[in-house]
Amino acid sequence: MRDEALLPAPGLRLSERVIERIGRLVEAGEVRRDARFPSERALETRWGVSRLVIREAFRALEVQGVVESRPGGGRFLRADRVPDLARLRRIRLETGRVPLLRLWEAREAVEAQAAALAALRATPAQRDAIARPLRLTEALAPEALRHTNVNAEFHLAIARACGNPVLEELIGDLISRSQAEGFRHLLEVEDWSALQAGHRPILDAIAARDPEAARRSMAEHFAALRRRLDRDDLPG
Amino acid sequence: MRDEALLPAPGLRLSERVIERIGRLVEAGEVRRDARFPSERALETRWGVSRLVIREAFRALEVQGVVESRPGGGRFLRADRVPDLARLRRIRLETGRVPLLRLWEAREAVEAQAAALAALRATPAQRDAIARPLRLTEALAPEALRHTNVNAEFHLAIARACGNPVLEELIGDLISRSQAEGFRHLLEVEDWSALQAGHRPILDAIAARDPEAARRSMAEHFAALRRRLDRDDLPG
DNA sequence: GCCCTGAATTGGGTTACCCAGTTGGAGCTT
DNA sequence: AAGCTCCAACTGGGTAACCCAATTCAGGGC
Repeated sequence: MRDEALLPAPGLRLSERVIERIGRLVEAGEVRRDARFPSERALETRWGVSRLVIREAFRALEVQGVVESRPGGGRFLRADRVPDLARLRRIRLETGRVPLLRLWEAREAVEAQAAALAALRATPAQRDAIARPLRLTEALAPEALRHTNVNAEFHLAIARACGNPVLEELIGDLISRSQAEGFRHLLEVEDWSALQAGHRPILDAIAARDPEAARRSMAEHFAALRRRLDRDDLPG
Repeated sequence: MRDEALLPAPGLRLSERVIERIGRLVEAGEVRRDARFPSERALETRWGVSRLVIREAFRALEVQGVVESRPGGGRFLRADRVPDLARLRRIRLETGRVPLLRLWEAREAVEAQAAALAALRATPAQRDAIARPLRLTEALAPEALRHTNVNAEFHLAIARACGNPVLEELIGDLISRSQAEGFRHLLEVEDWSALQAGHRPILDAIAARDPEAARRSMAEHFAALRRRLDRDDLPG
């Protein structure tokens, strides 16, 4: 049962090599979905590394939603496979900052779909949640808007109303990455009023339960923003 | 400089509370993008927790691409904000398994966009990389296909050719999640031949540099698959 | 000004230890 | 035989004191 010892490798932390080992544990069928992993102590002696390393590895998998830890209970597999986090780390480091335009291409695709589905599936309460930030938007001065996040709230409300947790998760991620890239600062005041004007037809289409109109108006919303950004220099 | 001491909170590990603290460090402007964090030892005494906890927190942020650790060098911020990983963990645990249909709604949106962009931007080499799995697909018997991953290869090649690292990352993630949900087993043999038939128009549209045709044919590809799945019982 | 050196510092990792929940079985009751 | 209680063993969470190799960076010599 004792595998070959784990030795440090160049450029790879021990905890990352442990993640690989955990992946093999799963591939070999030794641990299946919703089953319990061997304890920290057991893996410690089996792989010849300290508990700290084991714990760091599982912690990383935990934030990925792959593993659930229950103090006193044990650790459980919550997926069917274990992602290669070391590879993911390398990719993210190489990629570096993502140009806003690329983020928006992704948002356009995913949010147009969400708008269409929201038109079909939104409950009355969700419809209201979409309308609320828009009412705020139209009441405030464009300059004031810049410092709020009602814009993000509008998009998030649609994401929540589309009835698809995957799309909801993706949109939330993309929005926070857009904000991280600081798109707020790229737009002029007149752009912000154009922004709010673009929200109205989306809401109307969702209220009318017209999925294709919702899809079109969301896509047009992003296309308009893209045209505005195209004036400026855009890397990538 | 010494903040209030960090005490355990119900349902929240210490390392998650440290992640919050790190987030505040960034919000307060004490650490900016590409700047160095205080050392493990410094934060240990400042927040009154052990190094292990500090390290687990940073490790979690590292796999998210938010932080880079350099042994001997220090830790560096690689984003403009720190995500709330504890919230993310709760969401993923609540969501649980995602119905295949929901994954495909997301894939349809994001891959149709990728196909359109690939039609515009793919290099000759990338075009070839898209054609290769298709040639294999058409040479093999449908039954044999079931046990290969040429299907996934075709979709990944398009993702890589779209010139957008964000879309590429999203598609890779969604595909592996689809495979984790075991969609291989849901389809009958005749479905697999229909699958490969659906790939051909996509490739043709990309080869013809026709973005809208590429988008349409990719969307139709997923719509056809969805119709096939609709026959069976589908949760959610 | 330039390069070299060496001590201080930094993250990576180990070991030994303590704590509070969870688990599961032994042994009792019904 | 089925169900109960209770306790010992186990599990993850966390601390403390170490050691190591790599990176930094201030000073000194040229």
